[in-house]
Amino acid sequence: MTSRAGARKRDTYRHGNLRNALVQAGLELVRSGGPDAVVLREVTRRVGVVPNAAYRHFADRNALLRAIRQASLAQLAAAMETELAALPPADDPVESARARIRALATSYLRFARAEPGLFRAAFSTTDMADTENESADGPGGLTAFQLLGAALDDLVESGALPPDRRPGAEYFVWSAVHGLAVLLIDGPLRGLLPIQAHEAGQRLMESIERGI
Amino acid sequence: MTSRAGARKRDTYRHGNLRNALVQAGLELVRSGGPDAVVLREVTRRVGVVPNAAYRHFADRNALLRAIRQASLAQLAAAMETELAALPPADDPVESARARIRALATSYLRFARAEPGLFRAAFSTTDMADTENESADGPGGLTAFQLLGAALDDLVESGALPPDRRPGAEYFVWSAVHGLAVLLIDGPLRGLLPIQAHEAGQRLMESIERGI
DNA sequence: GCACCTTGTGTACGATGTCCACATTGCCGC
DNA sequence: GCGGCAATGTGGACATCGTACACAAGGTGC
Repeated sequence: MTSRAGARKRDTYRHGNLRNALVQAGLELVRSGGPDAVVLREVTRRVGVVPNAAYRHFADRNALLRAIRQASLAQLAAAMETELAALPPADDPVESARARIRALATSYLRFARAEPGLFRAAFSTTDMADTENESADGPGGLTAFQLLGAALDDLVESGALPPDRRPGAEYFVWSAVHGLAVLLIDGPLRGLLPIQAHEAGQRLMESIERGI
Repeated sequence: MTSRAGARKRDTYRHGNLRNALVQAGLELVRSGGPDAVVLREVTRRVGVVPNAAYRHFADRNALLRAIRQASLAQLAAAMETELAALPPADDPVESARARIRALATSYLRFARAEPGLFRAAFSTTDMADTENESADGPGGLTAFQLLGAALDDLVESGALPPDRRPGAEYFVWSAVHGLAVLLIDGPLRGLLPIQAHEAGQRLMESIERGI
């Protein structure tokens, strides 16, 4: 055998695309094991490079983790965009705006449950200084947070939400959905059966709509 | 000097109360640095004992971390109980029940912001198998979750909440509060000024009351 | 064609979690 | 009282980890 699975021995001295390869390998690790699974030596091992090579592209393990986190956030945003795009066109602007918010919440929760590792990584605090918007957007160029904000704006525009209740609304919606996601994937609500989790999600979205 | 601060050299061969001392030292570490700061060797160092001594009381680092987590949860529950106890007596049972829920939410958020390390530890996933109720209760014998459940029951009893909306209500309330707490202490909402954070909390509690 | 800057390598160090064998001692039945 | 045993603490060792420092390889610009 040449080396570890997926790490074919390179014939060129230079790798050519190391930085990106490291992030990809890191994503694999994070996917099955969360942020703690991102072991620098293992990442470089998978890419077929010596540990120190990573230091030519990242200041330290934390910097690599930050890049992986951005990529995870981008995947979340992408999943949300996809869900939005799949929404059937609606005539009623009110119902349309509501449907979009539901879709965003649904895809957020689904992503968290389908990819808990990525989700954990996306919101893990690697260290205090974070850029928060470096490249966390999806293909459409909007972050998850911005997608939510836009949907809420539409809700106001459609007349379903009084403008004076608009400020701070994303904090409430986001908190509720994020909270359930966290409690489900590694809080005390982990262990809930998929059906129960789904019901909790439905119940949550009802209350969000009422409380917004 | 004898040894590290707080770790006076013991004259007896036996420590006498090692298990507890380890948890206490662990709590100190977790308090300023979160779960990752719980380094087994450092914990034993502080207690003035050799690293391996910990293995007489905990299977491994994870087991120690679990104990610390339980203690953190207990502190959270205690903070919530204290807040409840400080509530002025009210005649109106509806308003009384509402006030209790607000008090619980407030103390939850305050605890998260005042003790982010403990809070993170309380909800960190050390590993998959968790007991969830081993000794996570406060002095009153109720966990944070149970305190919330009781307040919601009272809300139903007072007539302010229709019984058919009771099931699953704690999931909603807990999710919303927990979500904001997490976003504030190590999510993208960290960095909010204290005033802003407080406002977000107020706004959240309004929406919770409306959406419940 | 050659010096240089970038990128990958080799070696090394201190720290960590945990294993195994050994030391110390409180407590039990006698 | 006392002798042995189970409980508790110690010492040393090992693999692994993040990372620092010096060196090698090789594209690139003059």
